[in-house]
Amino acid sequence: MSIELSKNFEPQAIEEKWYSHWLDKDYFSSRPDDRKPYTIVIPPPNVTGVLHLGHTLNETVQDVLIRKARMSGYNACWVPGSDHASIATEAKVVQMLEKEKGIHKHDLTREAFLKHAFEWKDKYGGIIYHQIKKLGCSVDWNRTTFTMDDHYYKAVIKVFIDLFNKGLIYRGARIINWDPQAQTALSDEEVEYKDIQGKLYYVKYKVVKVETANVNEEASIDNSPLTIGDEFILIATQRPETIMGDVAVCVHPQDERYKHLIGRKVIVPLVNHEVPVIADEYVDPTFGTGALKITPAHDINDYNLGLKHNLPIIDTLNPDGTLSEAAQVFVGMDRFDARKAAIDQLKEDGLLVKEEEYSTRLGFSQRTNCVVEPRISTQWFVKMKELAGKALEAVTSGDIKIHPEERFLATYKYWLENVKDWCISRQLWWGQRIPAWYDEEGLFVVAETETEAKEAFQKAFNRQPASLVQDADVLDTWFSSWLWPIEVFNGITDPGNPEIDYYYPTSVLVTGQDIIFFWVARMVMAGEEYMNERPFEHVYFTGMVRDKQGRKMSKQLGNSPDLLELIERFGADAVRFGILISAPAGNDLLFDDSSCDQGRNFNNKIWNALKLVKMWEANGAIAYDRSGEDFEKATFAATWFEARLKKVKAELEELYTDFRLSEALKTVYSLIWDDFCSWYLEWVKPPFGEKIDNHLLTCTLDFFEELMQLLHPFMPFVTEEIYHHLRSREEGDDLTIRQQGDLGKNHFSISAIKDEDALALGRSLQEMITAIRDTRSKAGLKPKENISLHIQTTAPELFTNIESLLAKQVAAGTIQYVADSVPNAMTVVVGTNKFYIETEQEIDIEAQKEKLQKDLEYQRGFLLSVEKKLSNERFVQNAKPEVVEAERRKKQDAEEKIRAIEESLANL
RNA sequence: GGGCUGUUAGCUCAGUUGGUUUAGAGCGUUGCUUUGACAGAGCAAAGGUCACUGGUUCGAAUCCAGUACAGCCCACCA
Repeated sequence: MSIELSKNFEPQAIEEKWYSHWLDKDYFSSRPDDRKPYTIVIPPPNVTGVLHLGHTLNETVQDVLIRKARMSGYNACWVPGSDHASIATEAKVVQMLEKEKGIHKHDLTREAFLKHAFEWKDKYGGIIYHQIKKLGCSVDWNRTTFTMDDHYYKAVIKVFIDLFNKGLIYRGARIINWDPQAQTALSDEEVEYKDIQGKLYYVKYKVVKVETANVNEEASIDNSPLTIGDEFILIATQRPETIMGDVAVCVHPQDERYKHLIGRKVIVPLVNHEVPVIADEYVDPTFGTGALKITPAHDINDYNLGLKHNLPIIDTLNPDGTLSEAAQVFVGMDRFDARKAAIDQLKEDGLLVKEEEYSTRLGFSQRTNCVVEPRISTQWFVKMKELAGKALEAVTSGDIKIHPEERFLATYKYWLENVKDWCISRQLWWGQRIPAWYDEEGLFVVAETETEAKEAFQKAFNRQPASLVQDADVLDTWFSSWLWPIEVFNGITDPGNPEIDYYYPTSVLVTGQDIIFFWVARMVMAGEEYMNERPFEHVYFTGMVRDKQGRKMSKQLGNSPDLLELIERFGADAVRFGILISAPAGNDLLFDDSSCDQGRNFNNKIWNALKLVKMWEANGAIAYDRSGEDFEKATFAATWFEARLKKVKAELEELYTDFRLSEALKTVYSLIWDDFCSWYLEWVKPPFGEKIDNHLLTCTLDFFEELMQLLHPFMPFVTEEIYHHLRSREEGDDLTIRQQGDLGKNHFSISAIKDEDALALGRSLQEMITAIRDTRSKAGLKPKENISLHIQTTAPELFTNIESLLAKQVAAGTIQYVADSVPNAMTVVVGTNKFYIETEQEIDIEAQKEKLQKDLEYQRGFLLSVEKKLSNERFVQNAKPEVVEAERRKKQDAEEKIRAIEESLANL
């Protein structure tokens, strides 16, 4: 299969080829069998979205885990899918309809709107799947699930009805977060608070004058004729446009400034209502003016105070954020315009005393980014307390392991311990419609179909309704997402089916920490409630992807790179590499193109290593004399690399177990680049014009294969491509499904050398080579220039195995062993071995001395620190014996080194 | 206000039960090499009192406390 290999690796040419090959072979499909399952469900991206770098990171991590599992004997199953994202998608569809077709949502019927929405979904929903493919993700496409699929829809409804019947879902009027732009209720989690520079307005509320004569006759106070006097209470407010909804003014009961006013009345500005002055310890007398206006309809705290003091509620806002009839003034005006108008009016009336800069935090809708309005509204809620208990238990008991644990356990716990009821109804059309049915009086039943509703109604109220109308609202998107790990296997609609039994609980959930409450905690609740079991064994939280300056990726800043463009530029493997290499678990990562560069260079490095090995092969390998001692020596490189490979593989297993993937990648990277390419290949490289030993070649190919296998989970395309170039393969022999352990057959190795010794010898060989190179470099000797190397050593047996490798450093020069120093040579001391380098060139004695002097100083300093330790009695007494022993060895070592350097210095 | 992280080389980050040397990597920088796998490269080098202060210990980048700075989450007092 000898073909021309391109100069550099060209990812674009092969990615498409391999992905379709893998699909053709059905490698990513999973069906229950007698292997152990390894299951991951993808966090379903929003159907209308595109993958940003956060997704890219998540998907890459999942693919690494699933590919590793697939290559380790597991039945790996990765379920892809997407989320209907009710509010986000509906907003986009509404916008599109207005922009492109001039259609307003409220001009359409529900059915017509949904038709447009599904069209939109079909048109744009495929984008994310395309991106997942381009990234090389090994998902089981047969299992693609959408949260509005028929069975999924049914599951959501089934769960709603079930929870309602269990008394865990209720309907009621509460103060909720209202999104005036989308005109829907939101859950607490969908509100994001941001610091805002606002203003505090100080407004006079005039006090109603009481007739002096009647002061002592309490009963008659209310009936007495009232006049407005000059006395007033000053009230600070951020929201003058809500003044019309004021129903009281509240002060602290012990506040001397206002004590005399409690029980009297004040006039609400702008509308001239008369409202009482009440007292409550809730008020902080030291804040603002110590007097608070009470607007129960538009503030959560005021609402609570209103309940306590039995105050009326005046809702002055329409659902769209304009002022309602109840406001009496500025009716129909937007809330922010009304604020300006109110300020102007207050000024005109002489009631605005001052304005103050004030920094505060305002709630914004996560989806539409408009300021959220607290509003009283009848909505559906899930009682969370009971569900939260089980979800808390699952994590605190260690049943579910969170990575990195320390950081997120506390957050998770705190939320569950303080969880409030979950508002699940949304005034939207795109989503699962709430299965509640109302008669003309507003009595309702919960049932899946109208027919069932009628029966239920008969049962509940003992009569037939004149008509039944289904609730117009849909459910929060997360009310469907929380069933994801169950219903992708039909676990709700078809409980106990073989698939859910086999795949559930899933192995690991990989997601962003930002949805720990929205999704993770709630999935645990649903899992415990409907499967009586945790939904996943492990949760792996990835960090946020930020730009180089640490800013969040956002469309507005334009700092969010387009994934397809990145892949186009660098190749999918390089992008995966780039995002993963800088992403330790749970830490935010600052993404920079340059890490993709590194990935691309890595591709290229491997590619060129392949070219080198294939060139040896093309030149024809021959059999060296296997019986000879020389051959044994020559194989030290292979012995060393095999030991190295073994060691690193063990390290990798540990890193995988701990979910330390970026470290695992770094480890493989360094194994390939440094150990394999920089050392091993250079060591076994035959001299120019000579042929390689065929056994050594086989061995090298085996190593290469194994390296590709280790790297494959991270960089699937380049590794699969190289795997097929290394050797010709049978149909169906692909790296993607090749099992670890298939490779790594017994290579030849020097029988007398143990792994540790081979590694140690390799390390000192590297040290020697580096020192010789350094000397050459400092002396300006070119690599081709011959040198004579004289080795003065106390352990000549060490060199028998590595002499041939050392010989590569002398070009066509010679190696000799000497008993004494060599005059007029450059001296290098490595450990206790001395190397004398003889050249044609004249040597710079001073530079030599300087270098040795520097070494000497270092060693002496080191010796000093070791001696200090050893002379400390308490160290010798308390430290572990092996530590003391190690120090003693270090001391001896340093002393020998010093002696060697001193001798060399003396000889100069 | 409550909670949680982080502060290590110019930049971005590793450093897993405290003890293989006086701390590593990538990028960047500086030399040299246009060498027959690779200039998207090789070889070599420079660069850090591990934020600060104290404590525990024979021994601290590592454990503890405090301080400073940075960031995140939660709560949401006009």
